[in-house]
Amino acid sequence: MSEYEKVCLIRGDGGRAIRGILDRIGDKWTLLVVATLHGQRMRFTELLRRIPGISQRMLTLTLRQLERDGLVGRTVFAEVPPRVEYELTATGRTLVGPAVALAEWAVEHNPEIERSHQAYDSRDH
Amino acid sequence: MSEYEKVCLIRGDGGRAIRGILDRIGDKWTLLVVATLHGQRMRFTELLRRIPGISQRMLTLTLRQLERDGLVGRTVFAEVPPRVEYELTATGRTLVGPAVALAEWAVEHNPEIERSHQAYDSRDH
DNA sequence: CCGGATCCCCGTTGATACTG
DNA sequence: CAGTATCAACGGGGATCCGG
Repeated sequence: MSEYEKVCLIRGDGGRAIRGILDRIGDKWTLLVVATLHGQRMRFTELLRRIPGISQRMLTLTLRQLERDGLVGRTVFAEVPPRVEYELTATGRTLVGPAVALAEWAVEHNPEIERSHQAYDSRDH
Repeated sequence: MSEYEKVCLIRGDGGRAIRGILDRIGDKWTLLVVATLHGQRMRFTELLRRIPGISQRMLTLTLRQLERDGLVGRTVFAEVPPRVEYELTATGRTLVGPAVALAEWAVEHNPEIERSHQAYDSRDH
């Protein structure tokens, strides 16, 4: 596929494709949950501890969304007290690659972006 | 770099890296503007036409942000009527790759995600 | 332990009107 | 043509309390 055709993937259908994925992962916590779940199943409270700043409510909502999308599996153990474990599905694991690519881009270009900010803000507007 | 270390890029610093990039491109219009600008400089009104649904205000805000980030260049021609052209910078062009990777993921997995939605919604909750 | 339900704040977006 | 100014609507997300 040519570079041009690939870019059309973003613009295709009035941007509905890219909007879909951004609605899915562009929020505050989804990618952090996916990354935290990468390589190890984990229970609710442990996710809560490992993701600094997230609230119970937002963790619940994020996990529900991911479960509905089929990216995260949820297992309930019939015990007292209750135990629930989460893990990435096969599909969920395929998301890690593109997400990491984006994070690498961010880390690599952050310095020049910050320099650009300083240059921009010191000009008059 | 190992897969584990890459995932740490996402989680690193309490997720500040990934939060930064998502704040930058996770909004409604930024990636669409970048994709539309890919391969061709363009003036304001043409962008407005090519991106269905965007308002003058949001296009302006999005372009300003991208300019401040150093991802888009802005050229003003001293003419009457005024003419302003926008184009991706070298840095801006490097963003296209990871963005396209994400769009490809979205297009490829959309069918199964929709199936997952139907399965999830038909179960009781 | 794992959530569901509620209330509320505030940032983002959009519509509209105006200007150099 | 290429914006700016202003106002209103909307929804994400946090705090808190309650329940199985």
